[in-house]
Amino acid sequence: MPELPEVETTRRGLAPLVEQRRILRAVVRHRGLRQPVPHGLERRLAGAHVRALSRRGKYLLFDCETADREAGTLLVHLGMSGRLWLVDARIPPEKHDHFDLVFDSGRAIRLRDPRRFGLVLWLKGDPLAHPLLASIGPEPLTADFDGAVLHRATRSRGAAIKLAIMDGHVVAGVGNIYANEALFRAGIDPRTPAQRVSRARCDALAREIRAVLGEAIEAGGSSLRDYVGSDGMAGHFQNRFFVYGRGGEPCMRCGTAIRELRQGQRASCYCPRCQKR
DNA sequence: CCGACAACCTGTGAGC
DNA sequence: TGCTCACAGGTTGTCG
Repeated sequence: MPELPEVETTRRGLAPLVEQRRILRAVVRHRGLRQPVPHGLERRLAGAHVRALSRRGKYLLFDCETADREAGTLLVHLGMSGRLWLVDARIPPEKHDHFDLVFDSGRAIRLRDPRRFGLVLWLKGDPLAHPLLASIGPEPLTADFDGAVLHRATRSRGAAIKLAIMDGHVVAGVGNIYANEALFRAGIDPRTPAQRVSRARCDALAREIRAVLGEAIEAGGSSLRDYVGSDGMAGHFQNRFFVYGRGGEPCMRCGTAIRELRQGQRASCYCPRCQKR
């Protein structure tokens, strides 16, 4: 479900409802996520105070102070099928509702993740020093990322540019949808060897990555299948896809049929006329 | 370091 | 209707 815009939409929706609030209790119904949900998490979270909710790549970070005044971070990743939203704590959980964070307001944050590729961890100390976060590439929407950074990171890569921008160590948070869309907007064939993308085209690609992510956040993310935001409302950026999921349909710019192929076990969609190597 | 591929898991839709 | 297969928004680990 979620790439960076969907995670950021979730963060923005939840932040005002969890920041500076007290957690009554945490409920874990299924510990078998990408990594096991740690035992003792419920104990640490009971009575904890949420100071802030932030994001790094596709990870959500709940900055907490526990009841015995220890600092720590609840780290949540939504994987492929995860969704985190606010419910009345009395609403009974459904089959794939693995985790609840119940607040003193009587509401709860609920994690639903059918495929269980998501993650719920407790981090002590500096969360950004944790291996999962320390190796993540630059945030695409801050000054840490631009064409120069992208150009430098791709000089030794002979593999396709699409695989490079989807590698979280090159740039954080760009998944399959927005990689396809950014490449279309920048006019770059997704199969182009990364090291053969010029500095000028890296500038254009970095610019389009930032633009498409920013526009998607403004639209509340993309709603495919059952994804809805933290307030239960669907995002609507999926109505503005140029290529993703449009194989065989005419290009919205030139009318040529959009082509679809596989790169790294993922679908790539592109316009053979508008996108060049 | 880089790249190719399998793995984790469930649900859904297409095709027969 | 029911079976099998491919595929779905992500990341990590292994092997060459």
